[in-house]
Amino acid sequence: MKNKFQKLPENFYQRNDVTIISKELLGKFLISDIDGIVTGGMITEVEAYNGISDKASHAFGGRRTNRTETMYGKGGICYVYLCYGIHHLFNVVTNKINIPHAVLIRAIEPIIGIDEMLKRRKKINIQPTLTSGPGSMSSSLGIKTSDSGSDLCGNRIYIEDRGINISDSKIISTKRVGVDYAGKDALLKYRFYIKGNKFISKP
DNA sequence: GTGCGGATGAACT
DNA sequence: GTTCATCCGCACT
Repeated sequence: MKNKFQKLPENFYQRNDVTIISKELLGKFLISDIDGIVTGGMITEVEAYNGISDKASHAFGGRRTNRTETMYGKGGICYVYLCYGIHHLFNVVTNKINIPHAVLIRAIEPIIGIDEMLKRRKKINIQPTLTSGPGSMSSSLGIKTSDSGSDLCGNRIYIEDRGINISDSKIISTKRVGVDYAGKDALLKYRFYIKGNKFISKP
């Protein structure tokens, strides 16, 4: 049967304000279809990375390397980065080409293909740790660095609007995690999560 | 060629 | 609450 839910259109990602896009991504569904295995869930926690002026961003100061090149691509693709040699961190690239904005997806609430996600994480029961935290989340969905640059309007990794709307009063905004090195930019409230949801990396 | 730091997670006490 | 595994990519020589 045809999927009745709508993928977010390219122009959703290509707007200028990465913090607005971040907030609107809360409550949307991130879904991966890896070799026919479909897994996914509702986005519960994100962080905004505001391009070349953001010290916490890999693209700070306009730095371009092989790795960060993906962030300079068009809004609507994804940027997957390997951190600490172990963890795959999944980002949504936003804004126009050559403007390296990105939204780090930090946590989702597992909904689709839970058995498969448990298998990938070698777990028996659903716990918040299954998909809370950027490394765990990517691992559950089977996302790897080789998926970097995938088009989110495509059929492998995509984001759907399933009609859930998170009102402003349900959104907590706070400092980002793990970016203390970024000086005053570390104080920016660019982390957003859904109030009261269990699937959050840090309350 | 080489050294070092990192957008973390899990397993401990 | 704390500690530590683990390895790629960047910056520099």
